[in-house]
Amino acid sequence: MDVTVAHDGPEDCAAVKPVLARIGDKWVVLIVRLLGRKGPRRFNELRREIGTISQRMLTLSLRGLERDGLVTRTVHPTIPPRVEYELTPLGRSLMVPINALGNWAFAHREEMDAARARFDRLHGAAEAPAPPAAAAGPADAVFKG
Amino acid sequence: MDVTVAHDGPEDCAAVKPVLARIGDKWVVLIVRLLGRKGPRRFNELRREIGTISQRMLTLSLRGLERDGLVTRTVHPTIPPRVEYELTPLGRSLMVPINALGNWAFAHREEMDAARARFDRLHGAAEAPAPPAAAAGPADAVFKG
DNA sequence: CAGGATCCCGTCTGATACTG
DNA sequence: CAGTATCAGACGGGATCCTG
Repeated sequence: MDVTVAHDGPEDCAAVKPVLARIGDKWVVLIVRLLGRKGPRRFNELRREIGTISQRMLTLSLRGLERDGLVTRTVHPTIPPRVEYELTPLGRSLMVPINALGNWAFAHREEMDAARARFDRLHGAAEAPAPPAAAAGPADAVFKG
Repeated sequence: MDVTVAHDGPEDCAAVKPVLARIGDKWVVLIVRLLGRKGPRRFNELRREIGTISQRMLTLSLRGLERDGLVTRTVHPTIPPRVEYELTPLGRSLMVPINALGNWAFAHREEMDAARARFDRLHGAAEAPAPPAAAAGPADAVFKG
């Protein structure tokens, strides 16, 4: 298969870094997907839908996304305050590669599972036994939402 | 634009997690790209090409990739020992979405830069002024290699 | 309701030293 | 050369308290 794309090389190094940093943040991916699915959300709506994210992390994640121009933060000066987050066009376009990654993961999950199982069987199976609920639980909640 | 892909939803939650964890690791992406470009590499070859990665992180990253079935580790029982790492077909296929992400980053780097600059100008510009050389330098080295 | 400020602990990561 | 083992510091991220 052809893995060589237009600019496989050096030129986009600096550009790739921040993006990787963003999507490397698990919360960010969940948030982007949530916002991409059903439109704008309020702070505590997101919080509830994700399930286990701390308000701190949600705030930080949203700030980062806002900073990068991926989401907009709209404050409605009402009482009580109402703040809505929404994907920008740029944010929506990011969903394409994110989903591509998701598709890849889905398509090859059995291969990876098998590979990991085999590796763990051969070597010490002591490592990475069961990811803490904090990692698995919340993600499930989000994607099921 | 259409961001809705085949299985946008709940079904691939568990599958996506490990992949995100992998590519979230900055070293992993660099390694995969390096291996994808010019074929098999020896341990210290990779080390030199990446430039600033600690041997510890390189070992851990390679172990993780091996565990996930993305690279093979071949030991040649010679003196001195010779160990070669190479992408598996699965690993090569991962380059497709990784490159897609890279393409996206490259295509939108100016937008993101502008967004960040504007955000930082409006709010406190104190955060994320200049990433330490440790973050920018090594990556550059790799992609230029 | 939205989120800023703190405290605190576990993990990640780099530096160093040692082994086959 | 290709690692493993150990130590120490940086950082991420959760829990909690408090404000507009």
